Amino acid sequence: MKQYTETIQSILREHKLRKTKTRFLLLELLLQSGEPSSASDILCDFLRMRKSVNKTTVYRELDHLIREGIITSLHLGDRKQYYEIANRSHHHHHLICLQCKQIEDIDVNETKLLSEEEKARCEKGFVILRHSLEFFGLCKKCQIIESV
Amino acid sequence: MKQYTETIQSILREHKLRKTKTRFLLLELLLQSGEPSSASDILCDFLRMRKSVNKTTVYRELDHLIREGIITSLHLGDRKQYYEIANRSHHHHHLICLQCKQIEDIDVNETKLLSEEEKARCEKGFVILRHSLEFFGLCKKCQIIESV
DNA sequence: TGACAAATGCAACAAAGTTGCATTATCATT
DNA sequence: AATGATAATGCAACTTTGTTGCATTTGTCA
Repeated sequence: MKQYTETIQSILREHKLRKTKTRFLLLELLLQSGEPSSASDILCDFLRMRKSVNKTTVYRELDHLIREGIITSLHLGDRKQYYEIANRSHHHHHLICLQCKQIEDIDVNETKLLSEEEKARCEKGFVILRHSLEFFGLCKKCQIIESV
Repeated sequence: MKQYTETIQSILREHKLRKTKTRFLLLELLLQSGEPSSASDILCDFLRMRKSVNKTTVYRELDHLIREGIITSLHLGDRKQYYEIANRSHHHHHLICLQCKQIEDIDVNETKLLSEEEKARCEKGFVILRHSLEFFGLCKKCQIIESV
């Protein structure tokens, strides 16, 4: 996990953010984790690592990082919010297995979506700031289990 | 609201469902309301109409109607689930104003999404059962307010 | 009408997230 | 290095959204 120290410090510098314990650990966790994490995932991970972090602080820090555009939040069909590092150069969507809850990233050709956003602007007067697109289904493994 | 009686009765007949108070009121409300409603919206509406309906029963009935495919649930960026009448012949998505929370329906050309689903099947082995696509932005009115 | 499954209502619970407030840490400036 | 402004923290209590178990009632069909 050490290898993210540089990255985190450059994020903090770029956004003029103080280096605090929770912020650092949170970024480390999200950079290291391949898939979106919920607040409770994060709290559990910290507990497992015997890092004492406060629930309120984590929620507040997540909000803060969202406002800074460093992370984004998404919904994956359950009642939680999930968070992941925002990668503006590489916007992606998710494939969620309804059975085993496994999440995979998927690249979607955005041009079609952009033209839909343009259509919304023309027809409805809406300016679109972001969109969410997630696919729900069954992964390879769960299809086999289902069909038995 | 009376005009939906026929529709509801045909839904109940088609799905072999008992005609119960909560089920009837719920369908009436969702048919009549132009936009997706959350459980709390629904409970408030009933309260306003002085209809005594039970929270647990409403949640259970919503689940039931989803399992029957009569309604669908969606997420609109906050922590709630929203429900609307499923219209299989006319699948649509939503435009949500981040400021005033107004929701508009939007038709999206589905062919592109279907080809993405096909790609997911080929590349990742996922079979896609449904997708969610919502656009977030500012409606005409809120753009003006923002820019003042 | 009577049987039986389906639906209901209640109270208690659970998970996710929020608020107010007093305290503490960080960091630029001296 | 000391200082002071501002940002971050921790705690407890709270809110919202949704769930569960269980005893009771209702709707439907033979």
